[in-house]
Amino acid sequence: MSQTVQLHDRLRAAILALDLAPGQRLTERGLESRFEASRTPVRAALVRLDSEGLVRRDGRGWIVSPIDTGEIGALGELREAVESAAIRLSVARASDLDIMAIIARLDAARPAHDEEQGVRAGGDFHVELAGLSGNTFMADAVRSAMTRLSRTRWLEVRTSEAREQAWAQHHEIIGAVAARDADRAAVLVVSHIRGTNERLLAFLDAEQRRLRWHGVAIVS
Amino acid sequence: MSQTVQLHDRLRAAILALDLAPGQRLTERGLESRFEASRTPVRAALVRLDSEGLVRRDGRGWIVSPIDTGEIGALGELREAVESAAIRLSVARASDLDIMAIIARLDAARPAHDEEQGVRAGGDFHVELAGLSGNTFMADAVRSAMTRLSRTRWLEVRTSEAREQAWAQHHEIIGAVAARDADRAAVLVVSHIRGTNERLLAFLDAEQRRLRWHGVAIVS
DNA sequence: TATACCAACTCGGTATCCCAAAACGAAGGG
DNA sequence: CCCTTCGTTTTGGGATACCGAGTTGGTATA
Repeated sequence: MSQTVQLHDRLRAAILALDLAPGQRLTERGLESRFEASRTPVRAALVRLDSEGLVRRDGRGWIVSPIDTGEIGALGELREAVESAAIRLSVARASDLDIMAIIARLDAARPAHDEEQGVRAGGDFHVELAGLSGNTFMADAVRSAMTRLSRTRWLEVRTSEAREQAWAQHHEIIGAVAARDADRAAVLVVSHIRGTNERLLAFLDAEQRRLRWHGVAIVS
Repeated sequence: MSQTVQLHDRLRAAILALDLAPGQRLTERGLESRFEASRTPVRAALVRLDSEGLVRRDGRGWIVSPIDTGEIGALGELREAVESAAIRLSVARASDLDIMAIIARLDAARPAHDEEQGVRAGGDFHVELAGLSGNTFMADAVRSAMTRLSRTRWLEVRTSEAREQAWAQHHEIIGAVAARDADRAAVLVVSHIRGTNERLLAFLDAEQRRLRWHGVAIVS
């Protein structure tokens, strides 16, 4: 695997794991030495991460994208629009086999032991669900939104009850798809997204001070 | 302006104007000499264009993204979902002033003399309309979709009647927003998008042979 | 004539060098 | 003590040299 791709993945992982704090300044030469690669792949990785919204330009330099509550709200609105449309297409188009496969994966990930698994499982579920529509742009839009959200989404799945609830709602949603009930599936997915996002923003508001204390930049 | 940005714009323009044919192979060194820049900015521009979908990797090399009818259909579906949701938000949130500004721009661009202006005006209108929602992700999604579509959209606005009709429908849509009629606005925008896309795909099907003759790669 | 082999070339990936501009910091003046 | 100023350092942008993999075209041999 090329250094550029490797570096992109490692940087991405470091950002999503909050090893690189939101708002933190990045220098190409600093990353060069931290990841032991030369500037060329570092720069390529930064450009890619920029297009993913995980990193952004700050004047001449680079920063890890701050966590932006306005952005989280906007992403929720986008997800409602895209995912509800995608699920209607899925109900009309997806094969029983593909639906079963998602249910199987959901059951296999049943436990959702910790926060990280919860975040991963949730993200994967929504992307796969959108993928059922057969529309890659919708799936990509959802994947992109989940990526941008994943730095904060662990807040929402901290308790095992929250993870249980998310899992149950996911099951309900895919169940409605399996039953070919488009209206119900769309209503469920919208209310799931809205509820999740509202709780997320509430948690973020509550934890704001503590997170800022740890050097996490949060803007509105 | 930096060479990277300049090169990105020039390459993008060349691709959208079909100066670089869809499917054509690109080499970094070829672009380097064609645009009289060194490989560093060429590479950066290619990476950005890759994330915009105008260029893609082909094995180890690069090609101009082929025109993909399946992609066009999928983009239409995404636009229906995003733009109808955005317009509902716009009806609820946009100020009269901002709405007036769009109407003014629409009137200023009234003539839409030629195909290129028609494509530009249409794209701008839809992006600005989505921007009224205040949700930048929705506006970005629409912008990205319009970019990917713009290489073929001239097919749809070749006749002055088609440009007139598009202009009239745009006026009707923004009128419904101004009247704060969300349902009507959503219905109008969806039927506008669907009609436009269907005509576009029909034209593309009809012109397929001629375009292929000119070296344009069209896949399904 | 057909095929196997090899040399030259092309290409993207990487490392590194230079440059101008911006950021930083120390010293000096108010 | 604060603010300005000027020189040093750092930084991103760009150019280029080198590498190894892959392709091509030609040649020599069977």
